[in-house]
Amino acid sequence: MEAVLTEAVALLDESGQSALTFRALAQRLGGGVASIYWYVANKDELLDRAADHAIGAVLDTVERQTRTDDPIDDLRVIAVTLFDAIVDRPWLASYFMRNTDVQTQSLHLYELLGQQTLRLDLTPRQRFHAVSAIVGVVVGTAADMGQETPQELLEGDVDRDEFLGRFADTWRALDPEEFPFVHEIVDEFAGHDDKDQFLAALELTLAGLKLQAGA
Amino acid sequence: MEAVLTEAVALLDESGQSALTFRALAQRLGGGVASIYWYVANKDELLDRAADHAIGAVLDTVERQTRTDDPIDDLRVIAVTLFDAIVDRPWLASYFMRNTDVQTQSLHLYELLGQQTLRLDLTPRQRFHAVSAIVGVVVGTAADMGQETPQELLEGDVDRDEFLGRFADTWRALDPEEFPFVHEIVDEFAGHDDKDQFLAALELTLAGLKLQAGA
DNA sequence: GCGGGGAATCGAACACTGTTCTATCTTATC
DNA sequence: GATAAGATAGAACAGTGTTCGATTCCCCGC
Repeated sequence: MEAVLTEAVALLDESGQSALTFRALAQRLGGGVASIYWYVANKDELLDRAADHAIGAVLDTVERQTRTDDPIDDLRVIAVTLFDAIVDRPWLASYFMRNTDVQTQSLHLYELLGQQTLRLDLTPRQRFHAVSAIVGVVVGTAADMGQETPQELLEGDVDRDEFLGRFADTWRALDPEEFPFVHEIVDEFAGHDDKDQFLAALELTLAGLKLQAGA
Repeated sequence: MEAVLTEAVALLDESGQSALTFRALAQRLGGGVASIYWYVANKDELLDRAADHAIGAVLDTVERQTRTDDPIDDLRVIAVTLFDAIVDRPWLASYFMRNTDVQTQSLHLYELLGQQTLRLDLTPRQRFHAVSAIVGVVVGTAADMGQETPQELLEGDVDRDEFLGRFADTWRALDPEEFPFVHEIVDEFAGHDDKDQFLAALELTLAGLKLQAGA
């Protein structure tokens, strides 16, 4: 079981989501295809478990970080750590917190996130919504960024700046009257850093939360 | 081309993402499988175009709504309209704004969103980040909600409350010492409305944005 | 009227996927 | 040593996206 999961994660890390097939995994484990089905009911469960396995590392990192006296700061640290993990492993986005019956590590992370809101002056409902919002921002933006990697980038045929530049060029060719906003931000887009973009989005949510908690 | 797209969307609406196969689509169009490849290079492009086709309706709705004098209010209206569309068609989440070369409607919607930020006192970079954040919240939460529909709900074998209740029960069985937050919010979770959850998340981001714009 | 040539169509095949069936080993307990 | 459960594996099945080559359609210049 343990070996199945670690090997599955390794396969995902090396060649992406499409590389994780039962046959490839079986070959790596030096066994047959059907053996995997003894540990796991279907591919969805395999991914659920693999994702939770990977979240374990995130949880370790987060727990090792000392708690500050500001819950908002702690929320930020956890969110950023999770974000980094998803950027490294884009497949995490689709399977994080999908089935907490199986994903105990993820549930722990969710709990840890929520515990920070217990230190804020909020109603239970506000706490629930706050954590959902933060998870949404992290997973949403990370997923968006992970999928924008269209093979060419992975193989190194073309670098990121050129990839962004191609889109920027077609955007610049648009009618400025009709697309004033696109023209306003095209330069920002062309040289943008994904992490900055995420941090800005997170900061907006945290600012709103701080306001709500009356701090 | 037009027929291919409308029929593809119809198929997706009726039976979900897994029902859109080239063979099923061909049969519906009364033609052969390979004919579709004359209009579209591969399945990804088919989904890209189908998504953009569906976004067209969103764009119409949004443009018909009268602009208020508060850009934040307008941002909210657009965000909510897009959210509702994605809840209706969960497959939109994965393909929205994935390739603006092909998705002209989506680009228009993006522009419309951005134009509201032009009325706020922000730097170009802040505007870019603001729109990314809002899109992230909408797509992120909508995607999360759309995927939690695990067949049983679609077929009506079990209703939503029971589905949530099952998770709530396993959560309640957890150790309260170790999971104080989960216990704090489990009742909220059991009876929660997805739309409220989204609106709360959106409001946090908008509040942060309002603060940033100094309004 | 008549080719000619691109636009459009289609069926059959290919390589690959998740999943299941059935038969076989392995191991520990009585 | 027999029995039953834990664990493994090969072969087959149904279904997928995609490609190939041949075929039809239809319009335009001669």
